[in-house]
Amino acid sequence: MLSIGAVAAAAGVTPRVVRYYEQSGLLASERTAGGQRRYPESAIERVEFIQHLIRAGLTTEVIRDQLSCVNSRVATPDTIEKLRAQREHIARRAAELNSMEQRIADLIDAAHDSISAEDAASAHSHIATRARG
Amino acid sequence: MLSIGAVAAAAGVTPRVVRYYEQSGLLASERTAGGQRRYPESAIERVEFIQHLIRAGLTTEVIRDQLSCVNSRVATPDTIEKLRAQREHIARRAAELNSMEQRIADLIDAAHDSISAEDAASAHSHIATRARG
DNA sequence: GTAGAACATGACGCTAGTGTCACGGTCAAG
DNA sequence: CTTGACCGTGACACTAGCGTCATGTTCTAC
Repeated sequence: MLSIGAVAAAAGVTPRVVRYYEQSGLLASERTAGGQRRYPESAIERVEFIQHLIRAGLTTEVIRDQLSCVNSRVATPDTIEKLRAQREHIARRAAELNSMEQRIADLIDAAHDSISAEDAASAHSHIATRARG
Repeated sequence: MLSIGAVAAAAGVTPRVVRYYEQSGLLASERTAGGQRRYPESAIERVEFIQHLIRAGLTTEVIRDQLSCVNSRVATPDTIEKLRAQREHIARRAAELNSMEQRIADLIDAAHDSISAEDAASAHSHIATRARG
């Protein structure tokens, strides 16, 4: 059994985040006699999964519903419909991000050009240097 | 020149949000003699762009730097490096989203199977019905 | 059994955003 | 020149998803 610090470190978050997830009903924990949280290994992946979903723009409330279905291994048609909606939501976000990436790539190109125009030799070498990093 | 209400409506936000962006230094406006904000058509796209960047996980502070560079049409190597970092950030988010979409798709399939196993005939027809919606 | 790291709980702050209220000024139509 | 919709500033409250601090308890290793 893992401590909250171990789970948090492995998942790349702070203990605060793990407690917040528990408080939000996304994550359960056992307790020691002294009241400290203990988790199975699987909690690490679960925290990472939740993080991804949150970054995808889903709220903890929405995630709670989905995870409870995954936990209980019981899915109603309603749940499936929700999952489907979330999938669309995520797909839209992904499309937005791809478009943003393209726009930023264009900005980089434009900036690159403007620098080349201003100060071709030195700036260009700067860019070349940083482009590898 | 557009009023704040026109820009907000076209960008799918409230005037409050537009003012908030101006207050955050993300958006400039001209003023009428009476002090009301007037915007060029391009402000609509700009507000949408800012919205996308915020949803991509960038802070207003970070966005402000980038946009100021875009505005002034002057880019330092440092700015380019930041843009590049942001692009990577966004690309990572996009990759996460794609992975999430796949996982949710798997959940949908799994849920579909579990329902089929539980109550093949009726539940299956439910899913088929909703799948078209 | 004691030091000190880690943990528990609770509270407050932050950002991005929404809503709302106040109170007054502006703009465009008539 | 009035009417009414819209806009201005400012303020306050609330949300999610955390960071951070305060204060006290538990765990672990020596």
